[in-house]
Amino acid sequence: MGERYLKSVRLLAECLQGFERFVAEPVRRHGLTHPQFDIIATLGNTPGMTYKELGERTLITKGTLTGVIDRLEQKGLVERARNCDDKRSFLVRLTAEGDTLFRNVFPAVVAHGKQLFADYGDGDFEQLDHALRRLRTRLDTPGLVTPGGHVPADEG
Amino acid sequence: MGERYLKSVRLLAECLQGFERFVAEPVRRHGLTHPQFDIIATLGNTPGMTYKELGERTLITKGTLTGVIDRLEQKGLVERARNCDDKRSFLVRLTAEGDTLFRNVFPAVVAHGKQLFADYGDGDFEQLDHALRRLRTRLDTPGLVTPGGHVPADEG
DNA sequence: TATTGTTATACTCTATAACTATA
DNA sequence: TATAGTTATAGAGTATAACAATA
Repeated sequence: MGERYLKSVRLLAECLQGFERFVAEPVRRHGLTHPQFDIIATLGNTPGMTYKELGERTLITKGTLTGVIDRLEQKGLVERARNCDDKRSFLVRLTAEGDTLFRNVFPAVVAHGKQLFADYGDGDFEQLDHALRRLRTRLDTPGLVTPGGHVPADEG
Repeated sequence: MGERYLKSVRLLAECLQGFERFVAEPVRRHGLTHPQFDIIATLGNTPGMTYKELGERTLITKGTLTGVIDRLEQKGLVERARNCDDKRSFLVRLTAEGDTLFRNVFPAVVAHGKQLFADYGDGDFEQLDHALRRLRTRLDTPGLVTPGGHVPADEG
């Protein structure tokens, strides 16, 4: 404790948590959960993508992804299409209805969220992004020591 | 789309998501889920607090909280104590075992996370906090317009 | 052999609402 | 009447491992 960074992480958590709560309203209004919206938003304006790609972008593991996609498929918002290149995989893409939803919900969510940054100028965004980008870079860097005292690569 | 702030929010999400994944390792190693750790961390170094207080700090609703506390109680990490002032409520507090866990896990998690900010100087933290604080302030500000076009206070 | 996606399992979280006991 | 916490319900996400089809 007493570590300087904890304050920043707490702020970070409060901001994202607050933002997600703030944004959850229009999402839930359309009957979507957060992961479901994540999928819709990720598929929006694309020709579709494989489970693998979707999983990597949304950080949802494949076993879970099947369930989430199933529910979206039941709602008629996405569809699976055979991937000619690799018969093991599917392309998941928005249906016409899914695309309509995307075009309705996404701008609403964006507009809703935009208000929060009403008083941010270019400089403020730059400042924020700069600090965050460093952290993200650090997060992508392998070789950090785990609490056990060994590097992740050593582990089972 | 094309909104400037989306880039920042994406960064924000990636950072927190990445941080939580990074930190999840030591937490899970001790058999705790994220909400459970949240409770332990919140109760640490306190004489205990009520459900209401706990719920407000962790943003877990009371119905859910009962379940989370139940599981922690089954593990012998927290205990309920009658609140003399108000017989409707309990004080939830760490047991000796819970306190030991807190003292073991929390510093480990903190130390683990600290590495991410190894190259952040005072100025970097200030910059980050400054930008985040503005966003948080904005999130706490009522009266923002919802996608439906009316202010939240108008709703059911 | 490795990879893509599915299935099964078991648990946890979540929101919600009806309920109790106190206040 | 209002509040603190419980219980019941129903759904959704999660990790994990074993599995089929394909590469």
